Amino acid sequence: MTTNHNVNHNSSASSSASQIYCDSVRGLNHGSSSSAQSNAIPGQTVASTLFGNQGAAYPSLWSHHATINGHHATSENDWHVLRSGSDMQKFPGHTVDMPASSSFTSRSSLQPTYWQQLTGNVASFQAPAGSANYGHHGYNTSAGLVASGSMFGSASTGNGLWGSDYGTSMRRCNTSDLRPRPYSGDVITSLDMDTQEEVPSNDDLEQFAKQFKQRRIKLGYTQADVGLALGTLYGNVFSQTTICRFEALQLSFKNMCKLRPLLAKWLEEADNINGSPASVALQEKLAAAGRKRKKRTSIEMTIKGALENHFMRNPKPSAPEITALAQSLQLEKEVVRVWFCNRRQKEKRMTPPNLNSLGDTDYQSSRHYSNDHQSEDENSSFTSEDLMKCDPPRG
DNA sequence: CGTATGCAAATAAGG
DNA sequence: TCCTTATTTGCATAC
Repeated sequence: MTTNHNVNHNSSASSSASQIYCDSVRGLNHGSSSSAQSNAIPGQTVASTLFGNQGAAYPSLWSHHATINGHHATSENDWHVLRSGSDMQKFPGHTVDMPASSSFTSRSSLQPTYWQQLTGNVASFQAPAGSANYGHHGYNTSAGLVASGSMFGSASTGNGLWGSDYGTSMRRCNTSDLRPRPYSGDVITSLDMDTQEEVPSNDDLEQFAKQFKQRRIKLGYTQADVGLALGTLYGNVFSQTTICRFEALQLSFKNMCKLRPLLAKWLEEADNINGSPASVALQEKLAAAGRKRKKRTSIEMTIKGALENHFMRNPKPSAPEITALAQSLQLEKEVVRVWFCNRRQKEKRMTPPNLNSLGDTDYQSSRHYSNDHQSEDENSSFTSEDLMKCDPPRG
């Protein structure tokens, strides 16, 4: 079998235990997957590369909308592009003059402080509609356990627990009040959050993250430990990746704000637990809560191919169609549905980045499938020139 | 082994 | 109930 999808076909939450979310069966579909698109970019226009990924608008989180050479930079890749020099290589003709030093280090580059400076060349920020409102949905980033139900409460899809995890404990750290970093014209209209005063600042977050990491290491915990521990404390498990990103400030501002209190509390918890294994009982109890986010399904390459084929024929299959497809592929219907949704999103982002043209995007008009690597010649529609130019976030 | 990342599932919020 | 858009996470795997 090749398989490894993690198939968590659990139907719902009823029985939680059996699901074996195959955690990583790795070794199976390795290689191929990633390589397909990662390297590439040769042929594709920069734009496609830029928007080839799913699109998330990190900058918006920071109350900014960046535009790269006329394109709205939205996907994570966009940011990657703007990040380190290595990534820059993806854009042959472009060079980002970012300070070798700090500059754009991955997601941390999302810090408004940095983007602020991109305004000139690379990106042009524009205070988003409700600037104060990080993201359009506006979460409650303030302290506290964060909006109950909203973030983790599996709303639509699965409403049950997707598994359970355990964790460990940790110590504490201190926090400072944080608040978002206003920009020049940033109008903090109405932070839907408690209050602006509670909004941490970038510096505060940075400070906290730094201390957190230091503490964590000192206590001998790994990022994975922390992630699991959060599960025991809140029933929301986080991956090593997330913790890693938190520490590295590679999450969106809003996200950082959301996680901060959890991590802070965890540290506190660990404090009293620290050393006394007794509290383990308590942890297990908490762990019972189980995870709320469905485990990520790993779709096999072959299956992906099948999905792609269907997508080419019909990018928007009907429910029954999805059901059938799901069954034939041995996947949950929901997984298939989501796959198409995500695929459509991707398609949109991949739309010809031709700057000159308008931004119409119906994938209907453009060619559907586009295997990642397509052309090689790359006529990047982007003009490198003014493409990006960043200044060091300032030391 | 613990961490850092690329690509992309899963979710949230409004239609 | 499902779609779209914007984001949050996290497999898998490279350091």
